Amino acid sequence: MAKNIVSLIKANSSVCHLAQIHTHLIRTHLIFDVFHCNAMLNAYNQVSSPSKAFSFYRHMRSLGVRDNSFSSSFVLKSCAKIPSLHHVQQIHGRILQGGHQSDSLLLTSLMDVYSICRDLESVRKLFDEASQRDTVTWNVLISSFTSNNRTRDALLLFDAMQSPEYGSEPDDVTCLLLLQACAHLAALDFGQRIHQYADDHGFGNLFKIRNSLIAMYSRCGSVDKAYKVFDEMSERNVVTWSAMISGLAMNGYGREAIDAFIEMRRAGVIPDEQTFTGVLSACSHTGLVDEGRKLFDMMRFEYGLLPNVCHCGCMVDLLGRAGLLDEAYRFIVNEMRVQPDAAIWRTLLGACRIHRYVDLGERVIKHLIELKAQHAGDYVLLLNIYASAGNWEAVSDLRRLMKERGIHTSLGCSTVELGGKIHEFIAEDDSHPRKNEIYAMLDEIAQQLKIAGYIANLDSELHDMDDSEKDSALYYHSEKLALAFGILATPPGRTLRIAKNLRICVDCHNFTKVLSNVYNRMVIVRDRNRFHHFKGGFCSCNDYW
DNA sequence: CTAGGGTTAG
Repeated sequence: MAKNIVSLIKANSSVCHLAQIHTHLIRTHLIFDVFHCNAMLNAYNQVSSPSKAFSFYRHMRSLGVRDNSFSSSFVLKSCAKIPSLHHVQQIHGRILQGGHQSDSLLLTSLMDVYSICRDLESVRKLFDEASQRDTVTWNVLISSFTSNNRTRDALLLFDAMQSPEYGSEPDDVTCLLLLQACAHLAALDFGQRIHQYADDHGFGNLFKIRNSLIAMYSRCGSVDKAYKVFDEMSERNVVTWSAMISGLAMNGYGREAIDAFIEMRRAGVIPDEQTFTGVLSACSHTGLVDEGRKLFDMMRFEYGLLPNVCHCGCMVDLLGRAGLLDEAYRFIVNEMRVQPDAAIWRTLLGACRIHRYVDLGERVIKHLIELKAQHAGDYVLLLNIYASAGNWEAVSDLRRLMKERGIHTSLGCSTVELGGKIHEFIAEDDSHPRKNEIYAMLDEIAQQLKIAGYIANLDSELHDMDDSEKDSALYYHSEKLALAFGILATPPGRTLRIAKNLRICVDCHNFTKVLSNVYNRMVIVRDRNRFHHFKGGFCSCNDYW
């Protein structure tokens, strides 16, 4: 009899039936049998009702059912879907009470769920106190760092885990996680190290590693290396092609990205949503309006894919950047089947900045405020629009408003990688051990650039200060510090790679253009949006003027 | 007594 009910639970795929079974279990007192309870927990997870799983767990606990490690394992799974630190702590407590603290699989699940709840301290504590740590334990720790904005620390773990003290071997998953971290930091040297490691250990040819390498090299601004990886592959799946297409697109090779898309179809690989995100963004960065429109239709009518917010964002960017701002606005209001999110409005705001559309910019900000999603960066864009239109009154009004509402712009932060070590610069930062040299170098560079015709663009400094203060504040933008350090610490002619958390400002953009000429350096800056390849006084992007 | 678990490509 009891066996039948378990198979009934397993066979059921609806929350409604499970609720009936729940009632039945109570009536028949079978609910006091942990085996039945665990089957229920598992079933709720499988019909993706994590909250039902958790309330069932609470119910069985309140009845005093003796749960076991299976129960914890099942209910942890549901916690991963609806993160709640409070719930996780309760389960953690039960695991300890039940004496399962040396079940390493249970502990790694627990670490993962703490990480999802953004409680890294607990993750770390569990890790440190674990009786044994295998590669997976390390991977979970690394993953908890990479998914919680601690990418730099994640990279450090690659060496730590291999140290004689621990002696864990990184595996393919470790490499994947670290490649993503490198992509995030634009850490090319470190990425190459991981590449080498993967090749040496026999998993360099896995699809997931190769595909991840393409993305990493692209996001480090090295399309040629990404292409080499791509080219050497004898088989390519949709992820491979999409990674290559996006890589080309984000580095300014829009035409090549579209060609790759055509070649992909010829090779018989079916594009999916993300492929279209890549190829549409290629169109928008390159200003290929007609191609973009055609591809948008192809996606819907030939492949039956529903446009998501990313696709629509690309279309808005495409139209907006091309100066068709009213059409872009109509597209959002009339044609989008999905609810426009903040990113969509923000894209349009960016186009308003490029084309100096003050009125539309103000309307867009209202939409953002409606969504309660206005970031500091949005106000900065609007400030930029006012400033470029010479409306200083509006600039100071908006600045006052920002002050009143307590909107703080986040600090600019740039990173440079040197010999596998990540150097971080924050605006007006003086924490770097070589700060004196760096500031002296920055002085020298500024003098050289002024001779070559660089003039500080004071409009870029949007804080409330007088011109001479502006001059020096601009001076200490994080990317300039990173540039000075790069010039200082690398041999002449070496390409400089910088990753920045915010959008590069017009002044830094000019500064870098002139610098690339005067110092004869390639400079590759990845900002929040895309890459800028500076060479001989020019930049590959057409967003700044 | 039965049952199951950790990280993971664009």
